[in-house]
Amino acid sequence: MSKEKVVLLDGNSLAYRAFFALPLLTNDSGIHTNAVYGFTMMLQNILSEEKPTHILVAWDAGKTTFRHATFGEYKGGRQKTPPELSEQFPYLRKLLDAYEIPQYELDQYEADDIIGTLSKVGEEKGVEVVVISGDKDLTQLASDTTTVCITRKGITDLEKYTPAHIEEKYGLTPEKIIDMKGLMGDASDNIPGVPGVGEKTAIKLLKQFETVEGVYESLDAVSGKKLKENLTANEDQAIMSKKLATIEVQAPITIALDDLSYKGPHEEKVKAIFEELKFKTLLEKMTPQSESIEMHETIEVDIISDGDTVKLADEMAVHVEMKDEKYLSTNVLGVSMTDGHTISYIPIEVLQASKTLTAWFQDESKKKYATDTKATYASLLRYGIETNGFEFDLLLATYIANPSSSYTDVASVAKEFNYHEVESDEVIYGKGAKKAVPEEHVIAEHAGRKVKAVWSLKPKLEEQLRQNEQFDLYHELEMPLAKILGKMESTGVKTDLRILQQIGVELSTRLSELESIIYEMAGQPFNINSPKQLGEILFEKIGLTPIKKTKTGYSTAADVLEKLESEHEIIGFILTYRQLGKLNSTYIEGLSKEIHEDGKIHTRFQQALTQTGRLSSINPNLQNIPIRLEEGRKIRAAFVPSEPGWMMFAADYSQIELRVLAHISQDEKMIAAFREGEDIHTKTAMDVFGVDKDGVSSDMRRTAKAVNFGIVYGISDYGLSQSLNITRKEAGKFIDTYLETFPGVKQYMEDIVADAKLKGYVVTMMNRRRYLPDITSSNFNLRSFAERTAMNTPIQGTAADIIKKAMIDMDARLEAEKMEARMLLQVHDELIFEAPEHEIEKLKEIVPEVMESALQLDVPLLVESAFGLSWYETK
DNA sequence: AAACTCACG
DNA sequence: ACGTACGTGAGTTTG
Repeated sequence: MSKEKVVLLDGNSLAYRAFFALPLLTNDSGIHTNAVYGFTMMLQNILSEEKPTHILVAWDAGKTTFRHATFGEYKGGRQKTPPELSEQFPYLRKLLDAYEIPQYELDQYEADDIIGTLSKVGEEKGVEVVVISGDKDLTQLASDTTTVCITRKGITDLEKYTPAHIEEKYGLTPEKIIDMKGLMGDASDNIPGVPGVGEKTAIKLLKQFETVEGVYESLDAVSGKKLKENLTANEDQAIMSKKLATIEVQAPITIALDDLSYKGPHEEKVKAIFEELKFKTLLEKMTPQSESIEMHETIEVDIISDGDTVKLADEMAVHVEMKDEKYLSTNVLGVSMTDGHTISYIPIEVLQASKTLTAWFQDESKKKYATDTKATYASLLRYGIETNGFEFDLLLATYIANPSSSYTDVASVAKEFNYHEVESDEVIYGKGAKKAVPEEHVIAEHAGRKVKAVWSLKPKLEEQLRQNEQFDLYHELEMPLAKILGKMESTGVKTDLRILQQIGVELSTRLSELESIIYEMAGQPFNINSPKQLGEILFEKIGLTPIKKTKTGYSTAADVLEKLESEHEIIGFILTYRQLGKLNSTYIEGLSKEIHEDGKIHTRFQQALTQTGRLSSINPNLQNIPIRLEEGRKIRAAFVPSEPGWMMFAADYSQIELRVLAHISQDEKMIAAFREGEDIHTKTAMDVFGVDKDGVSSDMRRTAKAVNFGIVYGISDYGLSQSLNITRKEAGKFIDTYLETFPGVKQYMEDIVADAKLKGYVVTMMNRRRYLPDITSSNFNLRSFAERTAMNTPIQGTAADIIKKAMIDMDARLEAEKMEARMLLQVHDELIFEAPEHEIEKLKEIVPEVMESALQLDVPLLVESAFGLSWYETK
């Protein structure tokens, strides 16, 4: 008990203090943040200085307290809380929740009384208590066990009031502070006291007479005529003032010290709030990755020189150690393994040379607990080592448990689960230019700590996944997919550099022609790629009317320029220049750099990144190769089969998201439309505009299509008005009509938002979760965004679930059919393959079949496929 | 490093 | 009244 330390904070007082101490800061979203920022600084300071085992933030309850019964004007005349501060209280509460610091308020009582009562409890138990406030009244609570800290100027500077310090400062004992207040009053609380008595006089009187009552018992002995008069005339007021200043130490609180135990912040949540409020410096401080974490336990890692001596078990945690995350090109340093007892580190050459080890890795029945299945599989494959039998994946387990968890390395995840025995990669390898591979024993220990972490975190994560009914999603969908994606990445896509270069030459020629024309029209050369310079030319020199502004100046985005196209002929040239410039830099130059020695591009699919369950593609991104405009689409001609006599084959789901919506919402009309195999946008136009098929104009279909998109995104009238270039009112009308036409959809939208508010998260059909903390935010923007996300995520996420399932089924089917065809890419709703020409007929049959039956919905899934000599030709 | 722009589903 | 469509990655300019 004696080791415990309780810190009690006066929430309102500290918030006020922070608010007035700092200038009125506003972040990008227009929220004032100075009080939250200051409070956070204080809090961090207190946590690191005091290292409390228990902590509480007490809040004032409401407008009236029991003190108002005594004195109606208590705290009267005080200025209303500035709205700029009021709006920050919800964030403070959220912040404290994220720190997992308990908060408490009690009707009719002030924070002081809660703190007073708890400090007395602490005193009785002999526990060390630290009280923190900006209000000197609290100093009356100081005792041998209770220290009261009052903010001095600034925000982190605290003055510590112990009984000794109070004695030194006032010559009084702490409990006399009340008497002092009784006599001198307190302007800020509107406590009257005795006129003419200030701090000096009050102290003098109390030194002589001990208490307020003592003063009145011996009034005659008081020196000074005027003082005596004032005292006499204000006796009742003095007694009342003392009462008002007295902190209640027996408030009927319903919490106990045990409820205040503090285990540290929930780092992820704190980070999320810092991000939300744009606390950049605090965010950076949160990841003190360049600072070495204190390792509590020493571990022993055997560095293996003969692979056949490693003690192998049927289940082991394994980790492939590399100096960065680019496992498709970076060399493997070594592999660490543990069976829960001994830890080994095997340099890659040793692993490669050991038949025993490579056989163990290949053996499906030897279960591997990996930090990252896909990286393990693909990296070892580069050394000719095949890995099978993955049974646990730290990265995927963490991601499925919460897709917003940012997995940077093993240490970051481990920390989330209160496991601190592993260093961050940045500490070991450094960052930026200083990045380097340290000595082998350092790597061995680092990699060893990682497998140890995996071993001990596995039960916790699996338990959580089971509890949330997500184990199947994780174990039967994401885990098998990881290996398949590893295979796809390793296979890569053959890219014809000559085709890229040929397009590049054409582009360069046209770009320099456009450049001359634009300079000519502008009357001067300038950097067309600089929005700043372009804005100056268009809106100042030429004098066009700016339509939209950005944070830093005029917007020159394509949709803005398109509206100006008829105003000046330069606009058209600029738009073309931009379009071709993008193609040249991102796709010609960018992709050319990514072609490996094998003539292929090996993208990496991020499987644990998106908030919805989709994959993403990096280094390079092969999920955004141009298609919409013909000039860009030609880039696809560079993606070709890797073997002579082979072809490219592509298959995509038609309208998968709307089909998912029809199924989830159970909207009868929409289900019927899909069952009848109608063109959904035309059908929507028929229903919304009340015309028959022949009555649907192309404009009506275009509108219906935009509304359908809007519905999937979580509709808003503003968004639709932007995409259709119509007024918000008109857009709103379309939405209303649409929702009347599809009442099931309307119901779904309402239900999903309500459900998200209730539970705090939404799920996909396969139980993928996305937490939406902002859905209850008082900030309109944040809340609206969360609401749209709630509507969109189950749709986009279920579509992602479906194609992932299709990929697993497809991989199995190709294997079962003993086909040579290889799956190469996934682009959200399509799969791209390469195959020998003689297998194309078979693919045309089985790919749609497998994809369409990946998941049974109440509407059919439809897949369209095509093939050709390049990706360009698969249309 | 952040802002802006634009490529994809 | 608020101000945005949902989900990504990458290149260029600029402070």
